[in-house]
Amino acid sequence: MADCVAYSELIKCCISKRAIEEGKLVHKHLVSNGNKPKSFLLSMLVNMYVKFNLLGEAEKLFDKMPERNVVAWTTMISAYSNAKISHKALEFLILMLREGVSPNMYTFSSVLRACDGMLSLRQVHCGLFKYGLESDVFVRSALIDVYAKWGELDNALAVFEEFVTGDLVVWNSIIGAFAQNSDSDEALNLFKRMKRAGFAAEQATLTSTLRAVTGLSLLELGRQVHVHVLKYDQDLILNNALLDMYCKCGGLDDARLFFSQMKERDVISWSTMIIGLAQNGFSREALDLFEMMKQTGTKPNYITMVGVLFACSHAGLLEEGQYYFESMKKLFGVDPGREHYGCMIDLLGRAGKIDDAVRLLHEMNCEPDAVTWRTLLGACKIHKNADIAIYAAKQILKLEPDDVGTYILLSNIYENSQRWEDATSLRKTMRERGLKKEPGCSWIEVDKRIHAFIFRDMSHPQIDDIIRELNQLVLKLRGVGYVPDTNFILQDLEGEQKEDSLQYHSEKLTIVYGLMSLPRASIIRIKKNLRICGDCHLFAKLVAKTEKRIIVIRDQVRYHHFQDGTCSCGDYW
DNA sequence: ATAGGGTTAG
Repeated sequence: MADCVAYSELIKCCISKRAIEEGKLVHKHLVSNGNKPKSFLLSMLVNMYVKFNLLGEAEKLFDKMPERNVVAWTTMISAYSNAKISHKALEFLILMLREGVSPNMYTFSSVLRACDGMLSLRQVHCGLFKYGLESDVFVRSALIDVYAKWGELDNALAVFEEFVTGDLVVWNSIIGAFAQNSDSDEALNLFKRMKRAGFAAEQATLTSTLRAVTGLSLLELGRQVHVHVLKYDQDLILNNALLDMYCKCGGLDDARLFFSQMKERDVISWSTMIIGLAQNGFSREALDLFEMMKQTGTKPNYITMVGVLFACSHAGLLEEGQYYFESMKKLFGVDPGREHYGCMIDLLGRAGKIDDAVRLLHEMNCEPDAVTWRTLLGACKIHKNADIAIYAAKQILKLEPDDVGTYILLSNIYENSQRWEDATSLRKTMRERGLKKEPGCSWIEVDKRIHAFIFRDMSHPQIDDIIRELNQLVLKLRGVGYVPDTNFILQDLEGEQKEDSLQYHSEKLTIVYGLMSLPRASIIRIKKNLRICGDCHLFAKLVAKTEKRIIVIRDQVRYHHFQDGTCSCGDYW
């Protein structure tokens, strides 16, 4: 008996000290002793091999065990689940049931993570009622996570609401579920509910909350969360989320400052800052930061290289981009993927090398998706290449038959090339499918409230004042040479090219509202659901100059910083 | 003896 205790202490010691060779010795000693070792000691050895990442050794030992209890089975299932060998984890659950061993909450919380689809998830979910485990908090947080992983938020919420939870991790799971599935509103609602229920937010809560804040671009709310983050200033994941929040909410100065003061930075911190700079139009700074990152010895990963190439493509740095693209495999071991090809297609296309862009697209080692084709289409818009534009648009519609913007763009091209029949048939298809263009919508945060302006929607309480101000401003700008730019034939505008409707694009209303309601010194930060049009871009540049304001607009893809008559994108978007 | 939540792109 004393032997048993000694062995178990020895194994624990090996695990905690990560002493692999000593562990193997203990194993050898235990089985060569002549006596049959107790099964719980063998289970511990299986666990030891799992902890050492020696899955093969664990399997060998497990197979030889004369009797296997729930702990042994669960250890193996957990190991397969962590190693993402889902089918083995699920297979082992079935085998243990066949051997008459009852799974417990440990088993279920492991096997749930291995569910590779809704079918297996449903079956396992039903199975746990049989053992009365549906109220265990570990099982419930696993259920919420896995439903969220498959995008089944209704099911995740149903699990959450099934019992009143007194467990912080269950709260974190449900908040994270919505934050990760870009339902930021619901994530913030749950966060408020959690606070009302008397729970204190800690690292994981704040990280998910920041992600939700980022999704809604609520800079001021983000600053308030920052205050709570200070308590955990050594938490790198949380700091990275905060950094991303500042980058994505247009608080680039805050981001730069925060990044410079971070005591510890990993590849995600660097990537976040590089991408943040690139998205905000500061490509040179992004690339300089990339050089610094390499000097610190942090190895760039797939996502870092997306950011680097993204910076090149935003600034039109063709040679630099090509250099990074061609050398990243050799230098950092990163194989180019769809996103990297996308940046290169953008770079070549914008530089007017449309044929090279098409060639690269066909050379890709993975299938081009709608985003890839849309990148090519964007280049065609700039260089007015109607033939390739039609080709790209058709490819997009094959992959996304409901993409309204592409339909409208394609029909505009047909009309412009006087292919009336093609245009008419396309419009007909759209009508039949009931497709309508999503209206432009821009919003701004004033006094902790969101003020949204939707194209043709006049429901804002101060809309009359805003329109009066806008008309005056346009008159003033015309005085300094502003001519509304209606020449955007290759854009997916629908009957909005006319000057009068152009004047009431949602971002213009929002800019004016910002001028009216924010203090003179503050930056006007605006978000928009679609791409900014050429005329609004010009308008914003002139307003920034004449009104001496900084305007930051985040459109669907990137940021525009307008200051003193210019934009950080260099009119290149 | 076996189990849990959070960060960069798309």
